[in-house]
Amino acid sequence: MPSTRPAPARTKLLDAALSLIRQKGFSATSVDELCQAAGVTKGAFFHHFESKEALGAAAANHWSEVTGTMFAAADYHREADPLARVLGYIELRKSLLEGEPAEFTCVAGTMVQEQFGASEDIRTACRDSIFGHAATLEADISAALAAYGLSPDWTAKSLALHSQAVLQGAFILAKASSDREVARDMVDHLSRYVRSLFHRPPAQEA
Amino acid sequence: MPSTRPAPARTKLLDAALSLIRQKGFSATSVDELCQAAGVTKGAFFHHFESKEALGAAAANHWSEVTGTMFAAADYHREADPLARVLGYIELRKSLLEGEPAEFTCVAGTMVQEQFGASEDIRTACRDSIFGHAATLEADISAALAAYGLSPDWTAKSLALHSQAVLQGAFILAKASSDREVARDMVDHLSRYVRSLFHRPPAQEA
DNA sequence: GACAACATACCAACCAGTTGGTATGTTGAA
DNA sequence: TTCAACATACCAACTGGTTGGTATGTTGTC
Repeated sequence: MPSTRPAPARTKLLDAALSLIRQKGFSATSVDELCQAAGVTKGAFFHHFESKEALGAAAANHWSEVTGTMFAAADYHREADPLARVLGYIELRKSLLEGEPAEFTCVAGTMVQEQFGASEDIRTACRDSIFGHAATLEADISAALAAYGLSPDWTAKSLALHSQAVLQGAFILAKASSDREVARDMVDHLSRYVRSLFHRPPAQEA
Repeated sequence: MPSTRPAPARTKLLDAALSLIRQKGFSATSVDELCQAAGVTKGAFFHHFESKEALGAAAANHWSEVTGTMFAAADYHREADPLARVLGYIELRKSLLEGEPAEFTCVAGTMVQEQFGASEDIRTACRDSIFGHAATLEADISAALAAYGLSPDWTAKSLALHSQAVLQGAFILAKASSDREVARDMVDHLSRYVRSLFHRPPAQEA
């Protein structure tokens, strides 16, 4: 029974990267800071990652895994009605808007915003994170369209991406205003929009 | 008649800042790069700005002026119906999604995303840029609510901010995917949402 | 001749990345 | 079972170049 091995340097670096990138962005985070936060030396860093850029791409993939696991385990998947799953997802996203911006914002969105022109590897890793997550929502939207017998002039994919756009934009407004309530209002508008697309009466708001 | 004086160093630096911040973000843009792009020396830079941070805040204010002037002169203000002004604004924003991401994205949104935790001056300058722009839209939304006799459970301010969130999020998706068409789809959803809020039939799409 | 608007030359701190090395496995043939 | 050969994981010290910022000119204009 080996049990409780200490976390390897690579994992500690990736976890530290998620935290620091959300706090200060990718460019402003130095390799030395990363190593200090992870409790690891620079030698270990460049043993596991061939460059700072490679760490950035790996951190985006790590983010996809962490968030993918979290959302896959969420309760809203248990709803029988696919539209209820979509609306449950949106409510979950709203409930996650707690604490400081650096605690609820998206690593992929933050990183791609500044690195899209500098590193193709980081850009595609962030794209896969955001668009991959949207694809999980697209399935429920498609099912809801079928269940409600709708054939609208918009696609399930575009609505799934729209929800991600609203969330990413809400993060920016929250950062700019230092007020997460603004972000919650944006998610309420998203929920209202989705309900209107499915001709659902507006639910009373909390 | 003085006429055609050469642009002063301060203006050249601010214009260069808007361009470079959109391309590479604020942290990744060095003072030397800024000076080179502006055709100016470092002495001039620190003559006009006491620090790189001060230039960042000034660049956000410069951005507010440039975009404020542009939107104030736009045609959609001529519409008599306030809702037509709101929808005209949204169509204008869609039509501006041309060229590379670095040509249509928002300087304030890009900068606040990475600097919100590092510089209070930059954060508030970016907040004022985004929220100040939203306020110009809020006036038309309020007028539209009055004109249509609506008293909804959302505020004109929150809808104005929602539109900014959708746009900021659309910029991120465009950067991540290197595809501005994605951003256009997001703006179409925004237009559809606003029309639904005012019980307007969906316009046929281009 | 005073002062704002620049330019030139320079600096200490910091940056990503490299070096040469150790400690701890893992493998496979005798 | 043993041990040489090799691989992996990690470390402390260092390097060349870049960073934001400063100190000290020069120049044109009122």
